[in-house]
Amino acid sequence: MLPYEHFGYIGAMTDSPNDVTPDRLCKADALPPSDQHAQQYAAVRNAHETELLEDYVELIADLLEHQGEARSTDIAARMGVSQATVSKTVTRLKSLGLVSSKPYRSLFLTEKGEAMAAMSHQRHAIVLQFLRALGVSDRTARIDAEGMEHHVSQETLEIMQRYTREQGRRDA
Amino acid sequence: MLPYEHFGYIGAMTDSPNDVTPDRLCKADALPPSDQHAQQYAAVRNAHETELLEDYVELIADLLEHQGEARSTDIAARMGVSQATVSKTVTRLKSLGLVSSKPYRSLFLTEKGEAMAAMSHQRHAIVLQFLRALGVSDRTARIDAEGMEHHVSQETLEIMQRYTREQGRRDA
DNA sequence: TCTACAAGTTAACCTTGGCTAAAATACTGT
DNA sequence: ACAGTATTTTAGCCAAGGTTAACTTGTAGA
Ligand SMILES: [Mn+2]
Ligand SMILES: [Mn+2]
Ligand SMILES: [Mn+2]
Ligand SMILES: [Mn+2]
Repeated sequence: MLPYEHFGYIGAMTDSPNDVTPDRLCKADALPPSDQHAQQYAAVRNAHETELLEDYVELIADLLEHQGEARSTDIAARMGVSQATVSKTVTRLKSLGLVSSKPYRSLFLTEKGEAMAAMSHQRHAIVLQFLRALGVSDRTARIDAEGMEHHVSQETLEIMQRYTREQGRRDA
Repeated sequence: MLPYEHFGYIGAMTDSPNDVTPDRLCKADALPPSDQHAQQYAAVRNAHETELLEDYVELIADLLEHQGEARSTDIAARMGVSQATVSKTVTRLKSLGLVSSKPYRSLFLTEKGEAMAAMSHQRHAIVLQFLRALGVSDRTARIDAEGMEHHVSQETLEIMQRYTREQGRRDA
């Protein structure tokens, strides 16, 4: 419960409460139309349904690449979660046709699982590199990217990618 | 199930698979140390615990400000969720000391609830304005901000704020 | 070989956040 | 005043994601 507290609530952001307003229309910023507002929340709920699956297949792909196999002990350690939890989630991944394995053996990705892992990995990389290009420290960028990646649309991803590229050129 | 699919998986990002690598060290990008990796995921799980609460208090504050009262019908409509769901979540908000209300009456925020709403609102605004400053369309920026906001650390928030400010100055 | 220990699974439990259907309460117009 | 409608709550259901504890399976060393 200690290291996660850099998303500090209390005492954070109390120094500059007004310069949040670079344009004039922020005060009493009207609510969006009800149905559009509902779609925003629906998109978030939607992302939540797949986000854990994405992290799992991404991690499994990484383990397969870097250690040759993906054992559930390693997943449990890296996820910071019990082995029982991993076992149950893997059952779900299998039932969704993303992962295959024989009991008590290493995990593998199906075609579908590899496709999802590739997508997730790419998206994760784009977000992480963008944050670093912005000037965020590596440690923080990794933490933020792990959560943000699931909520970044295609449109935003492309813009992030362009920014990172141009920022790289500026450095060179 | 239609409008949320701009986080498209299939067919998305297949055009430029290689330019994700502005620096050379991306191929076989080593895994972080196990404990640090676990902390990343823990931070995300942590954010998930409060994110709905934050959205609720933020919405309640907005409704109080813009319509004078916060009825659970309105919350249900704006969240795109049933009234029963709102009722149950509100019970939880009350038990956490964030919201107060008498049965069958409008909702109000406690001191604690207002503090959380103010924080959440400010953070939400920073993320939204940052995305717009980056060049993301309003519609997409609103959707992405709704999810991203809960996963942006203090450090990143400050950098976003600076970027937005400077971007505004460049426009003027 | 067989015994210990590591790795994986299963069972039983919990909380959160959804849902529908039914019941209770409040409000409004005649 | 009260009938009818709108709002809110409650009850009962479900899936996801977490836990611990107990059991099973695999593997490596003496
Ligand atoms: Mn990821
Ligand atoms: Mn992630
Ligand atoms: Mn918000
Ligand atoms: Mn939100």
